[in-house]
Amino acid sequence: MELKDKNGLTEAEFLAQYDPGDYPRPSVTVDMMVLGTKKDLSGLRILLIKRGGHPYLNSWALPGGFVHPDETCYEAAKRELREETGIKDVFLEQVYTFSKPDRDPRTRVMSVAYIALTPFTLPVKGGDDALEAAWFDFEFTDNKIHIYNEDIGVDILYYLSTKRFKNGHIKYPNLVPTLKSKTKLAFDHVEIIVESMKKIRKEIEYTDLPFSMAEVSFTLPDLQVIYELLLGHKLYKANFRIMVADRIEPLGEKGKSIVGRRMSELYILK
Amino acid sequence: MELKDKNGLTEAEFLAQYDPGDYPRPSVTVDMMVLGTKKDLSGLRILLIKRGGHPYLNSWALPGGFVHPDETCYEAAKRELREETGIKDVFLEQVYTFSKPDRDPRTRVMSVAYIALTPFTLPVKGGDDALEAAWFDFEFTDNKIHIYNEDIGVDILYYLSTKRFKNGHIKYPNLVPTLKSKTKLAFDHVEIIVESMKKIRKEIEYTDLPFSMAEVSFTLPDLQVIYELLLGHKLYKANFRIMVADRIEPLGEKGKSIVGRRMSELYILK
DNA sequence: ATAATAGTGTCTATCAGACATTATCTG
DNA sequence: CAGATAATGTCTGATAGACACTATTAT
Repeated sequence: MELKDKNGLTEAEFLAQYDPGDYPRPSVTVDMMVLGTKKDLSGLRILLIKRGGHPYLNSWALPGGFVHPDETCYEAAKRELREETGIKDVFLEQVYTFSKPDRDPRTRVMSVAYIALTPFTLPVKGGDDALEAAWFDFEFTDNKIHIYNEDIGVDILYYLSTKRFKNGHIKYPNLVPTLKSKTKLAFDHVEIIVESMKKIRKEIEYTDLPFSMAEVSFTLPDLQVIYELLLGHKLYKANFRIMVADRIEPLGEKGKSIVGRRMSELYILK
Repeated sequence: MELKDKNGLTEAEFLAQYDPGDYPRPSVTVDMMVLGTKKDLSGLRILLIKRGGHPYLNSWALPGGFVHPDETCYEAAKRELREETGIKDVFLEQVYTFSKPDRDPRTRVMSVAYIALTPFTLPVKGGDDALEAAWFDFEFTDNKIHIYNEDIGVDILYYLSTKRFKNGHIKYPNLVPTLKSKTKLAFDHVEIIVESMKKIRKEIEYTDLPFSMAEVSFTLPDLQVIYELLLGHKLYKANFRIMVADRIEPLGEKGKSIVGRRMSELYILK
């Protein structure tokens, strides 16, 4: 017994004759905030791509690209990351979908933002003709976002202020960036960074997210520094170890930690 | 000094000649999980719409609709909600963007999911020709999702199980629904419900989200019940009051609480 | 040897969970 | 007046924050 709609069509018949029509449809891209660390774990780094065409010609932007017709946004983010940087098996998490109609001056483009966390500061595919990519030092505090690379002479600075917005009849605070440097990021990519960092700091409390910036086996001094970098403040060693104790497993082996000078017990995530 | 790209065009020239081309673009919709409460606060209710056409003809679905070319997803959700139910000033929060290529059999449709929380179980625009809407009793526990309305003889049940997935080299648990009733929800709307409820329960810890299901002024016994409904478990009165103490302000007036039989102090959210 | 740091012990303030008690209202 | 419930008091165990101390090792 097949269901028929008001035109007397079965589902198969309906789908065969279905015409998507020409409602205006948006383009959909994914953009990734890719975070790594400096080799000595003395700071965070963010991966940016220099734009080779209008709009925002010569500005730096988050890596990203169009979602293909046969893939999910997650798969698109994974593919783009592989194509642009060569990394696989990276931690990838959806953050938010940005949809202001004028966020891209060319045409309507929505962007699904992702966080990507990598254990290594991987070598960047430089010199690739259209595509110039580079890692930048990245500082995110309560007051500012600072993105800079002295080698290529780029310095991008935004101040952050907290404003209160209404949603229904409840109010909530939100971070608003204001450009303070000559150079700026392309599109609304600062906002993507703000949302992504907010999400990271919230999720650290109840997920294993910082482990994805450590190697598979790691020492506790190194892991602690990664936590501190993501959180933006120091932790007490003893407290930190109590906190992660039930999530880690000792390998029974020692290794050199990046951050210290002595050998230290190696662990893996349970 | 205007920047020119590799074709010698300025940004204005580039935009004037820009052709979005015919890359296949997805349709983008918003879908809302609209939650209210029963009049006596004895349970949660969810608003569903009966589908009048293929696919999923006669199935119940979350309310939603296409994002127009001149509006953000948030604005689309607000508009759809107003059009379909008449409510304004509702709490609306983006949850997740669902993008499986085959999630809609007609054509590629991505959906940006929203949570909508309302203080009232508003009267539903029934009888509107194509659109039949109704409130359903809604139970969401660790083991199951139960959506039912005895008046119209609909009973939808999913079991929930926890599975572990990998993201990069870290693992995380996730809830997976399995259909247990004859009737099912349209599209991937169960998954939208699962993600939305997960988000609500997480956000209760650090936001004022439950206040958006109370009237502007409310009694503490009522507010506590709303918290309990959203969390899915009971709270101790004294502890609850300590928890919300610094977020509320007494009106200096008493009112009848819905849930109790006595008068109780009225409060507003700070 | 010594400076640095890996690793552990422990004190304290705070907070969530759990009951208990008192005050007040409604039928 | 009696039963219900609004409102508050307080005990306990767990936990985060803070600091101190010991053990080990690279130079």
